[in-house]
Amino acid sequence: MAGLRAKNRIDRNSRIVEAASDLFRKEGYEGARIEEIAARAEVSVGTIYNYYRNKGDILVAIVSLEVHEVLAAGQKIIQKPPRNVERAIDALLASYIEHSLVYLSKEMWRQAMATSTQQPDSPFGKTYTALDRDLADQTCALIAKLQELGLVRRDIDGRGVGEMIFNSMNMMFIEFIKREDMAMRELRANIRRQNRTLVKAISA
Amino acid sequence: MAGLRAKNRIDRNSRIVEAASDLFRKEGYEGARIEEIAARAEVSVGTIYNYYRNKGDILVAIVSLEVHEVLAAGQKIIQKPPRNVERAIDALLASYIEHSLVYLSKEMWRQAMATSTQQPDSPFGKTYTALDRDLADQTCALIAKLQELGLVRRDIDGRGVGEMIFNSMNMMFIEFIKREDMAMRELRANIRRQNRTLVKAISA
DNA sequence: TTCTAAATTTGAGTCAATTCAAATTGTGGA
DNA sequence: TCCACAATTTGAATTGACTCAAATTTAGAA
Repeated sequence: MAGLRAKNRIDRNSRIVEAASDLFRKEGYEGARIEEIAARAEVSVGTIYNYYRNKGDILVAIVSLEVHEVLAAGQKIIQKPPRNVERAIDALLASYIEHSLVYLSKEMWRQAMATSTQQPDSPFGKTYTALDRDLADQTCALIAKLQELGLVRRDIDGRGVGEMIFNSMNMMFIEFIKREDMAMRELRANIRRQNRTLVKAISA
Repeated sequence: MAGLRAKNRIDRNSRIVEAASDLFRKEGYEGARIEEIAARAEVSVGTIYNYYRNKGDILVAIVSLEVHEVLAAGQKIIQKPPRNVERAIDALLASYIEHSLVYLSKEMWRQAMATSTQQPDSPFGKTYTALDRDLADQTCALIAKLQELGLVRRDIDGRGVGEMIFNSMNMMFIEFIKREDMAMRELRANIRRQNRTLVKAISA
């Protein structure tokens, strides 16, 4: 039996994540009590703290799962981007946004973002930061791809432009999750509008 | 005596803010206990909760004071901006950044930002969001001013560009406060680099 | 198989934020 | 001036996240 200890660990961890997921969705983040999560996961409270530094960390772990899917979806778009700069960028950012609310509510995003800024050095705070970096890199990769395809000028700083596009989208996404009444359509329109001038400037 | 009640309120509130300010700075946000803040402010714990929804709200109120100063400093730059697009924008953003750490530590910023995303609807959460909006508006105002001065092309969407510049700076500022080891110099260089392409594109 | 030590789990106890019913204080009218 | 009522303050009690010393479980050596 190569590693009962390791097996148990994986097992317990997934039970914790599952229980927390359910409760966060059902009761909201604040409403979900650690004791209840522990009871559902059939572990003790102490064990949860053995796996996660604190409550926020559990949430950030769940968000990470979602972001991994977002990254995978983005990869497909980069492989075959629309043959038009504006539409290519819009397609990638739209894919990010559409995927972001599949499993997570706005409230869960708010809490996760809050935790990751509050505790940037906790294990999952780092994970979150790294994922953000990956997403930014992916945006840059799209710009590079469009340069290869001859759709974007080669004499511009693709990295700088990619980061700027990603950063401003990210900020607008934060505004979006802060406002419970803001629709996805509105967010997407704002993003397109904000990018327009830059997109025009970099188009070949 | 036109309003002893109103007078007391102002009095108590400023004692609370002062006490909290001191303690946040001395003990850090987590380290400052509400009981201690109450004791120093010579009010009871309950009164603090009468004035602020929770601990984070107190901090956000303090941060708001600082942001008001940042706005005032920005106003001066808009009145007499450097006669060069890149330097004008750099001057404004630099002023934001320089002023931001005068009274507040990175830790305080982290906590304040976390609280304001966590509770966008609490009174001070709203205040914070409004201030962010004001700062963005100010950046847009600079672009408009530069258009008036004939330094920026008139055929671009000044509002869209201004928001984009502000948003991406804001995101980089968040990265900056998350990383205790990141220097202001580095932040400013990143911002300049990221803005370069856009600045070139909008220059008249 | 048996035993020891290291790794892991456990949950009662601690700690600090937050609440809320009772007590106090300010206001405006008689 | 005095009173009744509304606004505000108070702090003991509640709540729930988090800790840590004792108990349990696993690894692997003999």
